[in-house]
Amino acid sequence: MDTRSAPARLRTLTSWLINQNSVTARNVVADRLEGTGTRRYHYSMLAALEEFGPASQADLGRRCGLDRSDVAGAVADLLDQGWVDRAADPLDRRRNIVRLTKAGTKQLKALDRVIGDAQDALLEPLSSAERAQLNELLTRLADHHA
Amino acid sequence: MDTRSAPARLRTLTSWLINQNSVTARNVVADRLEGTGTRRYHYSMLAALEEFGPASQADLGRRCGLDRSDVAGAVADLLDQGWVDRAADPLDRRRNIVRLTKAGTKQLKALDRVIGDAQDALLEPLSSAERAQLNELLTRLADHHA
DNA sequence: GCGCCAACGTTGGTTAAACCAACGTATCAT
DNA sequence: ATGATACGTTGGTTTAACCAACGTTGGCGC
Repeated sequence: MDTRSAPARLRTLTSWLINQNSVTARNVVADRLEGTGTRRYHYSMLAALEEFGPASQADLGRRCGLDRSDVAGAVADLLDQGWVDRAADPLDRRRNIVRLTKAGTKQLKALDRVIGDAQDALLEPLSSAERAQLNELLTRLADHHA
Repeated sequence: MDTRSAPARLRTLTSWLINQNSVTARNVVADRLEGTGTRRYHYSMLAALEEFGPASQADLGRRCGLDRSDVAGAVADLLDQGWVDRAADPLDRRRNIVRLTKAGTKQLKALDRVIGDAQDALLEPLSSAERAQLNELLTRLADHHA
């Protein structure tokens, strides 16, 4: 679509602008993830595991903002690919402990590059100062509505 | 979710921040539209009709970034509510000309207030200068990917 | 110990947005 | 004239976000 021909009422509406950019951000990222065997939420979970270490599925969900039920499916995908392993928590048998494998760590590093490229494509028209500014404003908003 | 406990890899990712804020923006707007008989895309279409005058469904779709098929359903909704009327274009009988009614104009004005309130709620933590800045950056991005 | 509530993982959904394919009708270009 | 294109419509698919219910397990009051 040509967003420049949209009504001014929409073009000046922050919620609309955010939604438009959300669609393109998702497309840009999804395009580059194509063929990697991962989706956005897989990357989120691998990142959480790398940063915080082994975690239960419920914790993973809380960290990444995903529903428990969606985490269950995503973990199954990651198991299939061999990027995580899973074991019952001996201290709490309700929990599954999900842990990054060597292959998972390697995959995460590869994905970091892919996702980084996507950011560059998305943010191409902005200077690095402007990118920082945009990130700061969006972070403030996200934290406020957390 | 508490976005503050998300992995730093995600928290510093513009595409992730945009998506997070997109979810809250949609929720904030949808909450306030609840009970008005309209959804976001209805507002977009009413706005386009008010700004550019009567238009074909295909034009409406292009203006608002909606698929032809989705416009068809949305126009039916607006007809039901009496906010638009529709007639065959005498100059091109493939086209339906959709036109805002008096009631539609009134509804649009009411929605302007509702949507405005939603923006205030969404942007609460930002000063008006920061809001302008955010809008400017997002507009540049949206135009670039148009 | 027993009973109750809460958390966990899982299954099987729903909703909304974005999108696509195909059809019949009408228009345009050449 | 005829082939390509545009229009509106129907009937889908896909993805993200979310919800309800279930059996299992753990924590806690009593």
